[in-house]
Amino acid sequence: MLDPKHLRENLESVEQRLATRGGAVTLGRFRELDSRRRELLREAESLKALRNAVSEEISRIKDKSQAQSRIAEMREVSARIKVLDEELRGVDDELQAVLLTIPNIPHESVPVGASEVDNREVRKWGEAPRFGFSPKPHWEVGEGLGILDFERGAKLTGARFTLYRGAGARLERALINFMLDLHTERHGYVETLPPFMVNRESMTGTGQLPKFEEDLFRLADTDYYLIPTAEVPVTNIHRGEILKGTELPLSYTAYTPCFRKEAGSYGKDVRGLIRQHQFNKVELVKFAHPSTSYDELERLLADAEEVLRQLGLHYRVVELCTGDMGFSAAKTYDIEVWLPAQDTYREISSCSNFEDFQARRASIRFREDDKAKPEFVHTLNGSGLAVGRTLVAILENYQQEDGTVVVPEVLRPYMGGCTVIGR
RNA sequence: GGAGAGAUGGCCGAGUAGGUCGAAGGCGCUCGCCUGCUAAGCGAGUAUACUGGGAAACCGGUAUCGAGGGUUCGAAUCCCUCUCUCUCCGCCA
Repeated sequence: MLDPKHLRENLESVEQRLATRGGAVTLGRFRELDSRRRELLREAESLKALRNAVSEEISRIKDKSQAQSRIAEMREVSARIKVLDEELRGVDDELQAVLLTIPNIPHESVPVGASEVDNREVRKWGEAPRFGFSPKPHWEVGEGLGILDFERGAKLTGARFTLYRGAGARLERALINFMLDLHTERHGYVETLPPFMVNRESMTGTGQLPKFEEDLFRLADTDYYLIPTAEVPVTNIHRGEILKGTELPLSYTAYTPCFRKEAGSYGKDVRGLIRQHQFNKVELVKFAHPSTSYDELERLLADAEEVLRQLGLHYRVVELCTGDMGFSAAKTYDIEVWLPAQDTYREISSCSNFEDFQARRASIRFREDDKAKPEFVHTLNGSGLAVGRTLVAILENYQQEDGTVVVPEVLRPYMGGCTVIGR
């Protein structure tokens, strides 16, 4: 959510900057509601001030029969207040609804562009492996080794669900443990294991609701939703809290499964593990001081990149343009891993600074020192990494001509010493 | 799932025959005094949001005693609904 005061005072310039995201954003409705709200507020509050004063007067009168005329007067004032308060509530609700659907303002460093073709490549690391044969896509490698079973996944649940078996299941688990250990032991994150379902307030706090309900799985008999990313529960850990300035930045990591409807992606990535309704992810989340949040973004990005470096997987980092960024983000880097069978890079992590956009929605603040007024923190998060897609990258990049897959060295301790996955 | 108890400021904790309660008291914290140092002691201060005025310091108004609604001139106090916590029973990994 944007700061209503800032919005009020900079309506045109905000409108222009939001327009760079593509899609029309008109803030006229905001202006109407905002000024109506303040009108109503002024009138209702001055009547309440009157009522409070007179009520106090009445309380001092011993003989209540002497107060009858004042009481009658106040009865009418109260009735008027009730009408004003009702209208105010309606205006407030609509204003809130409008504010919740306005996306974040892109940071000034973000390249302006319409779609992913305008994203800017920041750097590349490593090299694409060379094969003396034609590399197979991961679904063929995985099925060939009997470690990925797409048909049974579909039987158990439906399309976009997969059954992992044997070394496949073990490899997924090894990746989760490897990532968590790296981030907690080397990068200083606190490990958390949050609920995989959250309530509406949490989804609103990070920006999934109210605008993106159709992307979420919702439980039929409660107001609980399956999390689409650990960002939601972990960022909401401090919802409604005032943190100490000295304890910032707070860095958390969490492994969770993620559940997404992937509505609107029909026909996209229908084969293999790339786009599933349920997938595993290790997430990195930071609560940062506003003055250093962009430094923290670079660090968080480096922490996510380190996973791929240790695994020896070639990747590149791109800076998303205004038109390709998510609703809540002020700036986003994507890490894209090389997939040889598709001859392309695929997103494996998305690292963003949300500035105070989520913090304002979720009311996450800090105090510079004991005397200072609370300010909103900046929240950041990034995948560190998407586990299923990392497994995809390993199967494709480490495959051998005989269909076996070499286990990257850093994972071997997590795989019981296994060096090659064979049949 | 059944029965009962509770939810007050950073924390603890008063306050229920409605009015002088944004709320006693204590702890903590901040500043000052005192003190050879520390402790103790003394004094003052110590919520948040919205809103009006002001360049600002700041001053005023309104709201907030789990959340929402109701009764009333007036509600932390009365009524209703919901949420959460705790205890006991049942069930269960």
